[in-house]
Amino acid sequence: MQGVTFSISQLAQEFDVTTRTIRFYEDQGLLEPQRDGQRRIYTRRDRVRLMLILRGKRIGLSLLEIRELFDLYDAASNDEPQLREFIRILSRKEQQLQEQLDDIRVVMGEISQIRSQCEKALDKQAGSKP
Amino acid sequence: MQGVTFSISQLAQEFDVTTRTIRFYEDQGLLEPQRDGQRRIYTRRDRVRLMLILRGKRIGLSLLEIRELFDLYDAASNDEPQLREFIRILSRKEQQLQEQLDDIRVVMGEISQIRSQCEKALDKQAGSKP
DNA sequence: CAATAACTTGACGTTTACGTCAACGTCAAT
DNA sequence: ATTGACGTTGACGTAAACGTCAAGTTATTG
Repeated sequence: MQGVTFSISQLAQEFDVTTRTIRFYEDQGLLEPQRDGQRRIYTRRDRVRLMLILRGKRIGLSLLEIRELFDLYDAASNDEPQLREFIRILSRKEQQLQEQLDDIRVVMGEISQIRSQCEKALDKQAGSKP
Repeated sequence: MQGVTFSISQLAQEFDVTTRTIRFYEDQGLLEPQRDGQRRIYTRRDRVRLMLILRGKRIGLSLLEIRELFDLYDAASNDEPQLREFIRILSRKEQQLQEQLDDIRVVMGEISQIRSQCEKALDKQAGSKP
């Protein structure tokens, strides 16, 4: 029993990125798929990693930051200072995310205000030529 | 009565960006301060714009997107298709922000899980050598 | 008046995150 | 045996968002 695997283009399709992108992530040390000869073979673990990479990007992490988190998470399982460092980084990031979330709320509030103003303006115009 | 104005370095200090950055925003059509001879003079309106630019950036807008929003907002006051376009863009961005917000919540949840695992691991280690 | 500080434009450099060829390997199907 | 789909490694290109000089201007202050 060898488990489910994926080709590079399968993953590319599924996550709507190019194969170039996936190889690039490998260059950056974010993925390390096995090989069958030359060809890359991706396990479910690799697939999860890719998901994490993309989610990390969506919340504004750089590839380098993502890599650092991966490295720490991989290496931290046994070493106390590493674990402490990991927790520190996570806390910091959590705080940043909270600030980002606040920003987003503010902007979304402003957007809805502006939009309702726009819509009022359109209503006036529509009413003026019946 | 001429109103409060600011120099480029005042704004740079206040918002913790370089003067280069502020001039760059002007190159990109995001700011257009008046001049006293050569020197740029910023009004409160310019200051507000800069605030909006920086907030836009924090939520992941590109300078180009920010510029488009400014342009639309400036030009849209009287023209119906422009207003509709403006509303469309705002709706789209609102949706993106909502997705980003969801992502952030997911990641923050994961972070707190991982962190509590780390802390448990540390407790064990601490307990093992009294 | 000379020095200093603050400002200007312009040009080139840098980093991140890929895109875009080019040239070649491999395997299945015709 | 060739075609076509899929994969591979380089190498170079690019867009965004500034940083970093360089070289000159203007204002003010001792």
